[in-house]
Amino acid sequence: MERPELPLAQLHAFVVLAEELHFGHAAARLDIAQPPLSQQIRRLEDKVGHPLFDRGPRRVTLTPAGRELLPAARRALADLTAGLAAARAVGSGEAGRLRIGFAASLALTVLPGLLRTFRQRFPEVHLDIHEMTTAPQIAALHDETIDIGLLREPPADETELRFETVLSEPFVAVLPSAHPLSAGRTVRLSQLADSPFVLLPREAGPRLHDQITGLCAAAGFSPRIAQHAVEWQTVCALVRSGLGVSLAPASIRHIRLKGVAFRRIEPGTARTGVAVAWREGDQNPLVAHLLAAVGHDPAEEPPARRPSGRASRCSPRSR
Amino acid sequence: MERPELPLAQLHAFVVLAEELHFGHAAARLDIAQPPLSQQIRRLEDKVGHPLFDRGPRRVTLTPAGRELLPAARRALADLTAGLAAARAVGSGEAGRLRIGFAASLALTVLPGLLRTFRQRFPEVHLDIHEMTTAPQIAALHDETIDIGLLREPPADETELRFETVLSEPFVAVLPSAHPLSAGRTVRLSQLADSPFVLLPREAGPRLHDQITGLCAAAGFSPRIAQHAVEWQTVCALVRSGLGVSLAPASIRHIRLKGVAFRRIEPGTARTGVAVAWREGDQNPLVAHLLAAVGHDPAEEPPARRPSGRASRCSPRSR
DNA sequence: GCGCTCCATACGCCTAGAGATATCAAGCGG
DNA sequence: CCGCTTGATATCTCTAGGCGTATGGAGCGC
Repeated sequence: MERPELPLAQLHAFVVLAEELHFGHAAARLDIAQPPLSQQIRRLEDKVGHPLFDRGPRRVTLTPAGRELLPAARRALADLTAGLAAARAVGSGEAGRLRIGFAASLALTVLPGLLRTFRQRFPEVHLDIHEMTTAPQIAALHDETIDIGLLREPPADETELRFETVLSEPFVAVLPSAHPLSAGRTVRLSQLADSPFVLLPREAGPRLHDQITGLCAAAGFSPRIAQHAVEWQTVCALVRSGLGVSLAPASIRHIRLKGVAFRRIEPGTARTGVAVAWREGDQNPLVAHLLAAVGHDPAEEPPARRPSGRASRCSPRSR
Repeated sequence: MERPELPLAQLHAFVVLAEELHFGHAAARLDIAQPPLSQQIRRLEDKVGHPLFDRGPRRVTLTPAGRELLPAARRALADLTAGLAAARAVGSGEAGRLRIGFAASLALTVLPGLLRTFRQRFPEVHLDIHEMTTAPQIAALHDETIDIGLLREPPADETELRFETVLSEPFVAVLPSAHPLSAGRTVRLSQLADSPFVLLPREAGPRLHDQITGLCAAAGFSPRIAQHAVEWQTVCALVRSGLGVSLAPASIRHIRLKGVAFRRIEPGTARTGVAVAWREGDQNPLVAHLLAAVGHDPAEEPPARRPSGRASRCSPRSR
């Protein structure tokens, strides 16, 4: 990439003069006096090495060399204005791309509303949404494959990630409709002690898995896991087919599946949380925007990175 | 067309740094010290209003805004370097477009050699050649439809055009093979006094036409014109079919047509000239190049236009 | 010939910005 | 904890270039 030593001011003057073909008018459009314009053009011609205009007695004309340079100058100016505008839009978070990972169970609850409000506020922003369970989201956040995670029960030992709970919900028992316990409105956990369980594998989301087994332990038993499935949809289907019962966050009630009943757990104190996750100190303004959209106040955030002086330079830099 | 206030030096620094992602290396490539590079980038970021790079502790990365600006900056620089090179090539006459008008009778004589040598010397130059008779060439030169004319016997009263004879040739009589005069090797003009003539119309080329009728007058007769035709090809065809005889420049011998004979004129003093024509003071260097190719020495030319000071600015301007 | 239009030239002023050197600060590895 | 690497800051210098006003000079119309 070479560097042509052509000040943009001169190119601008050149383009305007090429349109006006009249030094006086062009100077007026450029809001300068006429002699400076003559100088601009002359300097440009000196740099090019050849005249760009024929100064006829009564009219100014482009030379062939000028005609050759004109489209390039136009394109360059247009590219730069457009690029500058785009960069500013992206920099201010009015445009760009945000990659979001989300747990499948949220596709029917928090996700749609979030997308809707965000799109309304930032129509120029492209949202890439990827369904993934908790553990892959953590990994994807670390290697910057996604910028935002929507997940359940994040691990507590993450130092470079931050989490904010956006929703807390109770657990429900997932039973086949034919199951005797589905007759009542609620189920005591201990009543499931002898039933086989269908659960997500622990690797998909260790914290949630541990929470479920912990609940069972509190109720005095250790769940016998008959089958693993990586999606709640599948869990419900397996429950319906009689493979076992399950414990799940209440929002999976949105999975309407004939032959499956959801029953509140007794006691109802145990709750599971849905959190947004992001990289601590992520400079991408879209991350902040999305956090704001889910109700997180960015002011609670410490500056994290670059605390020395110019931590936040998005607004006009102070010296 | 707006003017983005982005000095090209900064954009260049930006592009190089975006490629190197390392201030030291980028500065080395730009052949400056590292601190000035930091300043360039900073100034650019100030103008954009947002950071373009994330200065990580061990690595430099483009921000989304920087990624947005980068292609625009690249394109602008590439456009300008290319446009500048093209403008210089055109300005110096190494490239561009030259529009040439030529008389049909020259397509077989001077034109091919001229095109060949010119193309060899200036392969980047595109030649537009248009067949036209003398009068249209004069008109086309005036309204700048063509830059160069190749014509016969230009009018003498042209002030804004200049001519240079490149070829002088005698006249020949054009006769049907069956004509009694085609038996001899030469023909005296007076022998054609009673024959009907086929000629080009006077409007196509007044001087040549007048020259021919003048020759006849000198031989003691006024030619009886039986038929006009706008091309020599057609003239020959009409002569062959017995409509009449004709007088033509010798180079139409190249038109090989059975049944037509060409005979030298007695006395052979009368000659007709082929000339190049161009606009006086035409700045297009290709015109000068072509004139040189046909043997015209540009030094014989007075500066013509812009005699005040900077008449020839193609070389570095003197102040 | 006179004045008008239009572009070029001549000066003078002033600022942005590009460059260098010297120094500081943060992160990382031994 | 020290030292290396890497980028930021501070300060100074210098000049290209941008602008203005004043003036010159060529062509054209009346």
